[in-house]
Amino acid sequence: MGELSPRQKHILRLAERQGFVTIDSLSEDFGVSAQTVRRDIIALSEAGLLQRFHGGAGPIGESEAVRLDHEHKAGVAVEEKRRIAEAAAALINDGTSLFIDVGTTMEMTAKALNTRRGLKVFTTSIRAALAFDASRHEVRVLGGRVAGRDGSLVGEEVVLALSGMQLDLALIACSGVDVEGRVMDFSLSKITVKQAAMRAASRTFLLATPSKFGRSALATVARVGDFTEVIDGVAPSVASQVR
Amino acid sequence: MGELSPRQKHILRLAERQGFVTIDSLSEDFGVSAQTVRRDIIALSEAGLLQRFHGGAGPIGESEAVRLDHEHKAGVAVEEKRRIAEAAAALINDGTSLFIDVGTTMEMTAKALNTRRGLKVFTTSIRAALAFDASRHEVRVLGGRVAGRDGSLVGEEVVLALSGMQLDLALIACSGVDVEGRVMDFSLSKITVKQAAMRAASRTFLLATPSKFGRSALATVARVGDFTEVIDGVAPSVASQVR
DNA sequence: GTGGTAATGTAAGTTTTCTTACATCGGACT
DNA sequence: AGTCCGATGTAAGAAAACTTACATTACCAC
Repeated sequence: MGELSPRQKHILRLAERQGFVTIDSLSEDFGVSAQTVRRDIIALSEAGLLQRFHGGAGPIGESEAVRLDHEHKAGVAVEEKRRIAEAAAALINDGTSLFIDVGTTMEMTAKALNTRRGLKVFTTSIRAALAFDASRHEVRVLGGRVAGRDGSLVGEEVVLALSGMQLDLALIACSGVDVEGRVMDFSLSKITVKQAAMRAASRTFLLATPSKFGRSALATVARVGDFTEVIDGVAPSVASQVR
Repeated sequence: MGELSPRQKHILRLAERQGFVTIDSLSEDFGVSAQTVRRDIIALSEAGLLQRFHGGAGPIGESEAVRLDHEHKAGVAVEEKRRIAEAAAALINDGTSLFIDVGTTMEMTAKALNTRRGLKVFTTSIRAALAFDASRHEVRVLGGRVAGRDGSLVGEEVVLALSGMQLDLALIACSGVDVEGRVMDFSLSKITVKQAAMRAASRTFLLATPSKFGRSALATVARVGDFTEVIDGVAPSVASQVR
């Protein structure tokens, strides 16, 4: 991602100086097709340097820049997580109501879901909430106590809110899946939330990188077999390969 | 054509301040249909005050954008906001229960408050929630719909939750304070939240940079005199200098 | 030369936004 | 009350922009 073509840099500069740029004018200025400009803008917006809109792009707001810092730090197993995110997104249709759990995998899934639209999203992850495009989906944060730097919300309020819900789907993350097929996590308060979300949803996906398998943690969330699908980004997503 | 409706003036101001505005966001902020916003933008662009593009509009000249750019780069606004944040933090004791509003000033205040400990924080700003050190304070996010890129939460749930609370303090931000002493904002849904927070708190601080004074916005949150303190980062913080 | 790869152009079909036209509502004037 | 008029909302068709997929070009490695 470190590579920016001269043209992309130029687009960035123009956007910052003029406040906004249109695809048409850029296409004319640079003497390339609109599609090429569009590709540049897509690359820049994915890098978080520019904000897209219909017909062009504008510079990113100042508060946005802060967010980027953090995201670049979250560089562990990015590729694997992205594959999982894409695989999960591929299984989710427009209009689905879903819960999304806490974690960087979930944040990537949130981004991947911005190609969908009209989702009804409920989450306990502040960061995932920010990753969603609020103009494409109806994103709701469940009120609760902020548990730590990962921006997770826990507490009675969360469980209570979830207990009264009926959702299509819950996307769940975990700390590890032990050899007995127990899905485990280190945080008791988060486990309570995960379990509540699973009860509220008619389908449940477990999203876990391959490295999570064979590792145990503090306490059990559920059994692998309790999930509708297990998505590890490697095998084609079929339910319960582990048992 | 000398007639500009208040809303049109505000659209113009927002466009100049942000570099560009989208129909969608304006429609949501002002609580009118997209078509109405479009008509405003058409009027403004025909008057030569705004430049239209698909999905929104931007200011006409680059001079304005350049000036703003310099301001940001030079960190003028940032410096002011930090002063305000420090001033506010100085007035808040350990253990206080407080509401904190949406905005970059509030995010800075959140950081400044990390020198305190044991605060009971309630917020509708996802970003402010992340800025707090959750191990020093008890930080709670009020559940609600994510309204936009600024990570603000709005909606009935928020107002409902606030209506049942009794807090020591509410920190409120705004878009402008007009010459009559009306504290104003551009987003109707956010205004509702601010008012609910003010009702729930026994003391209320208004945090606003000097540039906010003399500017009006869409609708009124409260009067300056309704606040316990007005903190602009310049004058020593004394309540209600403006009647 | 051959094969591979990255960047760009082109085109079909979809999605979003825009325009135009008409219905509704509320205030001002008679 | 009745009428007019401006502001706003809603809906259908038109226009603009987007996505996806594939063809083309240029360049580098072998």
